[in-house]
Amino acid sequence: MDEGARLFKALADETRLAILNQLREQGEVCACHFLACCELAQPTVSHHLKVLREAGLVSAEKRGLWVYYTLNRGRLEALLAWLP
Amino acid sequence: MDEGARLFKALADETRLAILNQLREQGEVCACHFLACCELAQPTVSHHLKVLREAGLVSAEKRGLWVYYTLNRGRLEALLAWLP
DNA sequence: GCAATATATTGATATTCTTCGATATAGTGC
DNA sequence: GCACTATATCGAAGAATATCAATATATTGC
Repeated sequence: MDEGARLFKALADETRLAILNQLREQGEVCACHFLACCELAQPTVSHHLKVLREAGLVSAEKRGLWVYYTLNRGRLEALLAWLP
Repeated sequence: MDEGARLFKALADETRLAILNQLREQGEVCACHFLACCELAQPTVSHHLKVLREAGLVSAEKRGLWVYYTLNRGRLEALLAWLP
């Protein structure tokens, strides 16, 4: 599939946009935090985080039991190039 | 639904991105042109154009039998504000 | 090793989206 | 009016997606 469409698909969801906005505001955020704020079941949040990872929009780092996510700002900027 | 998600949903399709890119390059384009270039059935193209219209990304003007589409650049710029 | 916890994966279901055939609407030219 | 053309809408089928319960995996602390 087209790379641009793939990126926009990853952004085309309220939950994922909320996750990205939290990452932009707070820098590094534990996965457990999204579970608390999104009011969705844990597998659902995990699914959305996976979509964002596979789109290259976020990075994950495991520390102990927790996984910390950060925004890939470079990838977001690359997205500007795909804007029509 | 969230306004940002709605906009990104409109962009999250290869065909619609192709349509928007043609509009950016060529300015004003007749609907019949997209039918020729997209290799999709006419109702499908019409559907995609409707999605873009409802997202405010394009404008349509009917002249005679033909409908001419133009890109709403202001709306695209507004989209930058929704980028995380 | 075992219990407890955080996250990921699997599998199923419900919803949404893309696509197209058939049909409707609107405009042109006779 | 009628035939013809361009576009839009309707309705249905198939594909893709979001969601969650159940389960698996990985890590900590005992």
